[in-house]
Amino acid sequence: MDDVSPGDVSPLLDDLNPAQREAVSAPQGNMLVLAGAGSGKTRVLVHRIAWLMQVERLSPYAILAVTFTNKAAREMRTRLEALLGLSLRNIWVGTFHSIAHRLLRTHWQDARLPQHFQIIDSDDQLRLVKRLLKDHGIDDERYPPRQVQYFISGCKEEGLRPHQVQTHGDAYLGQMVELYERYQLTCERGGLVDFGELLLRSLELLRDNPRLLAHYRERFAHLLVDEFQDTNTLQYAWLKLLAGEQAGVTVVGDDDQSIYGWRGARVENIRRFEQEFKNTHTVRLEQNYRSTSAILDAANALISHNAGRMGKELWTAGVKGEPISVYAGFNDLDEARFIVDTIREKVDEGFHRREIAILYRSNAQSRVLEETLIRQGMPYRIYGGQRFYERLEIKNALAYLRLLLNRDDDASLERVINVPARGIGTRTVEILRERARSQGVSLWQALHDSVGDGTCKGRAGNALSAFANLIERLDNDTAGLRLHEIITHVNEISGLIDHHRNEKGEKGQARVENLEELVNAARAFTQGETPLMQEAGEGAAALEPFLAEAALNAGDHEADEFEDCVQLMTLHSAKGLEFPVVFIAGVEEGLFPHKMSMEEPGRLEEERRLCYVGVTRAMHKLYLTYAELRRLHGKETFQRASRFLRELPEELLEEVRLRGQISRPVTAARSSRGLAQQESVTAGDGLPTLSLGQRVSHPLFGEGVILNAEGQGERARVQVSFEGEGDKWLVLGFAKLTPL
DNA sequence: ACCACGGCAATTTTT
DNA sequence: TTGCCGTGGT
Repeated sequence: MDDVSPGDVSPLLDDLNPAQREAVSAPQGNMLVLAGAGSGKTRVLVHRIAWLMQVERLSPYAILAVTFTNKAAREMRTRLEALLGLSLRNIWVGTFHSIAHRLLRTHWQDARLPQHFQIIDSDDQLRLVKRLLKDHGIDDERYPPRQVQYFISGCKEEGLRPHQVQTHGDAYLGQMVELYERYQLTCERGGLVDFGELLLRSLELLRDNPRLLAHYRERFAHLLVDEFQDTNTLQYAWLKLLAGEQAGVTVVGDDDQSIYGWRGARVENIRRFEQEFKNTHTVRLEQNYRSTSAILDAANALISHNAGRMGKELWTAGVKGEPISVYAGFNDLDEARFIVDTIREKVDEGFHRREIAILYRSNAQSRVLEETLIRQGMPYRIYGGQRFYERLEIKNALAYLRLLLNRDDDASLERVINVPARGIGTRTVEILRERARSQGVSLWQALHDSVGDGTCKGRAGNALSAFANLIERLDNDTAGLRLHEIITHVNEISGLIDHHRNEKGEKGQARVENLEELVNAARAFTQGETPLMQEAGEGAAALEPFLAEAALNAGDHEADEFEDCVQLMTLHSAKGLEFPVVFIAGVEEGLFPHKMSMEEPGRLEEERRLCYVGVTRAMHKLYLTYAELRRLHGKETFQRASRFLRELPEELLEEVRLRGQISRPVTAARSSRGLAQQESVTAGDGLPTLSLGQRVSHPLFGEGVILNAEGQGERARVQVSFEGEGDKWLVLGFAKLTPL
């Protein structure tokens, strides 16, 4: 083909705004795209790739695009294919982990891994750690398994192997490092690779194999990374190593939406990128296509309270829109009732339920909301929650499957050696563990040795032999079967199905259904929509990729998407989504910002970013609600409005109350039981005894002094001078005033 | 092997 | 308040 000038591919740039165009058509080289919420980030990424292919003449083979979630990777691929109108087999689009996995699978020998290494998830990892602690008789009070796990993952994320960790003679740290070392040894022996290991191992693979590194550097002319603000130290190092001096790198991110610092994400990678990658071109996408300007103004004002930002101000060519509604419930039930009532109104106005989302800071908040939704017969769906492949029954089934592939997988063996119960008690398992440890062999080997030399005989010995025979039998039986048939067989013969069928309650039923669903998933898997399946056949060869898929892609809980449901989720899981109508519930000090994050300025800023993320999810209408009295950990707690509310410009806010109803008069004595039960109270009984000069507190305006008063009962009005807010007249029946 | 009880803590979550 | 964990009883 002849040279293509930009004019010939203008369709690619046609529907883009100037900033997007700049980002898409920038010459190859390093680029940082600061993409605000709703600014068409994915669009730019996808168009950029198309541009690189069509104008810069890069082969899809030379492009690597990295995301954080499988969902994002899928979406990117789909949209790219739609844009180009062709199917792209040999372009690498995937998560950090799936790409690392791919490298390790291809170069398992160079990576010093067994060919059939298995991926373990954090749940398996935790089990492994617990076992380790027990084996070594280490006090799990001083070394809580979670902390140990956190330590190990943390080290890996920083790229540190045990011998590289500086203990400075600290005994506690020393113990941690030793545990890390033991843990790693166990993984090596069982051919197990955890999530952090995938990344670290592939980094080492490239670092220690100059020829491999040269190969991939030559191959990938351009690397693209999405959600760059979420990268951790290891991912940054990985990217830098792979890019080398030659490749062009495009990273897209938003420092204002960095909400995963607590799990190792380093926002500062954005600045580091600008400094360490040569001649970085920075583009800001600030035009927003999602929200009304009222919502964007609120978001801008809120986030301006953070220091050290890269700087970005969202704007829209669209309408001002409705003000942001703030509702102060007198308790959490009242808050929930307000939300559900309002949703009903919105639905009557013509919104679909699925267009409405309720966001909250912590999962515990969902309960009251759910109860209210159920009571009012409003269909809803909770986003998040337990994933399919993380369910107990599924993990058990997968453990059997893993044993078929690899008898030395101790974690799996231990998981199912006595599930369903077959008379192998903790004592027996302990003996096996002891032996495995002292002789440095796997549990499977220890089992055989113990039965062989009579260490375990009688009842226990028989049970152990029976288990070993079961595994061998399953292996033999399933030879030549297709993947889903293998799983059906294993579910049946292992006794898992019966085990759950006999479980009392509806739980067992659900578990049996899940096991059946696993078979369906396997069938779908072999029918090959998943990338991992390309080469594998339908039978046992598909087992390994299927297990990897299960660990890496823990199952999207996006079922029932067709049902028209109100969407409930945490603010974290809302990132990346948008809804016409958004409620943010529990906007209270201590809850949001969460009390665990209020002390350190850095963490508080992350809370604020989380709020920013929440606000920018809303397209047309945003509601912020809070409760003055909330049941927390079984105790009624007085709550104050969140500081974030006060950081929003007042002229964008509108205080709402239920039509014509007084939700609560200002009562001096609040009997918690009474309040929780009463839906509405007529003002008059139990108004606070307020007097001129008295100090009062208002949830939104803070503290002030009563200057003046007029009227009586619920209509009574008082003039209050608030610190920093000026004088205001407030109706006693409406304003939530608390005497101090 | 299984269940019932008491003590205890209690963000956020992807891979 | 819930839910997890370890303990002790059957």
